[in-house]
Amino acid sequence: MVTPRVLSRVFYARDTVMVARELLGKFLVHYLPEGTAIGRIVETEAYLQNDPACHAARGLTKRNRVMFGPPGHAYIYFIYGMHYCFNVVTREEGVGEAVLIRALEPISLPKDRQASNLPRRVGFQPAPKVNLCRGPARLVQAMGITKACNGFDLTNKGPLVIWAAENVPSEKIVTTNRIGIKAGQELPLRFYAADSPYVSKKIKTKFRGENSEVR
DNA sequence: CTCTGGATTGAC
DNA sequence: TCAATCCAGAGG
Repeated sequence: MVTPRVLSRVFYARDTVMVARELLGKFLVHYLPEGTAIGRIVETEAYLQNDPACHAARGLTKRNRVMFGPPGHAYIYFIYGMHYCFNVVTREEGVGEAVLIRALEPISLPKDRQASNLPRRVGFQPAPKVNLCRGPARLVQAMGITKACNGFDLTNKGPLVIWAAENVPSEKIVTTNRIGIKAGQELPLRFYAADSPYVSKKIKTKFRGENSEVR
């Protein structure tokens, strides 16, 4: 078996939409004490600095400061009083842009179940594989990612890295508007692998000619 | 200091 | 359709 190549800084230091599209098919890897968690990225969203839905749209704050830092770092934020979401920082230092990872195809999860560290998950039976990493907050739990990972360098030796892999070909990428936001809802900044059953939701898109898909 | 709403999820 | 659950950010 060949040693996988970790995506380097130059991969992330580019146009955020391009990074969001090219992250599809790559492998998110987390080295945990109990084993290695691996998931194949199948759904992403781009957040741009001049985009009202972006945390960085109104300038540098304590929460979003890693978005303005060097590319290839993890930006993790707390939302809805109970969930965390995982992003990768893009563009050069000083520009606040990132890609939200919205779904993974589970490849290897040491804890092959939904994490039970949140009250609502306690006592839950193991979830079907298709649901384990379907959704940004679910994948964070299944991969063992926590707020302590905020700011981690993904281009280093770990514990959190992304392995290079072949791009999902352009004709197999569906483009839609982003999920769960209000401002900026009209922008075509969500991307997913058309063939994957592990995508959070397949929605009607307004964006014809972008491999729009229904349901 | 107070207030509002959110890049979600799971239950009803 | 809606509650859970809490903090970031904006405004006074």
